[in-house]
Amino acid sequence: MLIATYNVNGVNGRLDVLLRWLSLRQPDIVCLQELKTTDDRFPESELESAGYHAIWHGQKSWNGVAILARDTAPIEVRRGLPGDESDVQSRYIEAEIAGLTIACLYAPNGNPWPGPKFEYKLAWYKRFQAHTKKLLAAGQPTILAGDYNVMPTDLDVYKPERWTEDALFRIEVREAYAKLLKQGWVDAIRARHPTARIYTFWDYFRNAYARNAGLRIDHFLLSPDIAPRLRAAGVDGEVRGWEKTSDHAPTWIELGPAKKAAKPAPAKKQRAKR
DNA sequence: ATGTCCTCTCTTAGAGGA
Repeated sequence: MLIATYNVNGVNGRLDVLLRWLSLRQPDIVCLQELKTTDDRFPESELESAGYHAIWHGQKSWNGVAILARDTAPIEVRRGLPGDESDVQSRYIEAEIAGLTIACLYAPNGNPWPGPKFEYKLAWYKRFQAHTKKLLAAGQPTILAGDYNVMPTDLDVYKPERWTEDALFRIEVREAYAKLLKQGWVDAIRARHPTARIYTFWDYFRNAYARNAGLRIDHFLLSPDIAPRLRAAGVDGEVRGWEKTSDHAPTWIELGPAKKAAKPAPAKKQRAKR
């Protein structure tokens, strides 16, 4: 099963790129961020024609998240990150698909540091941690996919020393991410590629993509029960080189089938497939 | 400071955000 996350930077402005990549890769589940559209302008019919059912949480001009699933409809279980009724930013949506809980998130950018936007980012991460703790306690196989707006370590930045005062690399935010790992979540890309320089984002400025001056800020966190199913993980970096493309590249994981019960009773007849 | 590209509006240029 191929699961992807992709910050599209405007789902309508990038629709051609998105559809081209979907038809090329045929992912089973896709988490989208930065829709930059209201709910009524989400390109539902175009995605349906491409074979994808969707749920989405839009917002005028900014933010916005969606979950797509091929040949099956995502069952929405939550929209909006809990913990602050006054927060109107569309940065979180959660669904059940094929026995998995899929959370699609778009963490705040937080720049400039210091300032209210940075404080909002830290508060958002606190709420996120509280929710992910509950998700772990629920015991369902769960994937947290999206744009975390944090480079977890020096290995995830082309030039770490230049980013120490940036909200994407401030120590407080790296610690917030580390706390998620401490809860038990597994960083899928790092699990498969412990020492490789892997980027998911290249700035539009300064010819960043051609210079490979990138950042790894789009992540998959897996609940511990799913981690053993991880077969592969990577980034479709070439998409960043396409015309009219997002500043992020699609990032993906491949999961093997769910394990059956550990010890099947030998004498018993096998049950019919569900 | 700058670079680029999205979206929206007090709209065809400039502002805000990333």
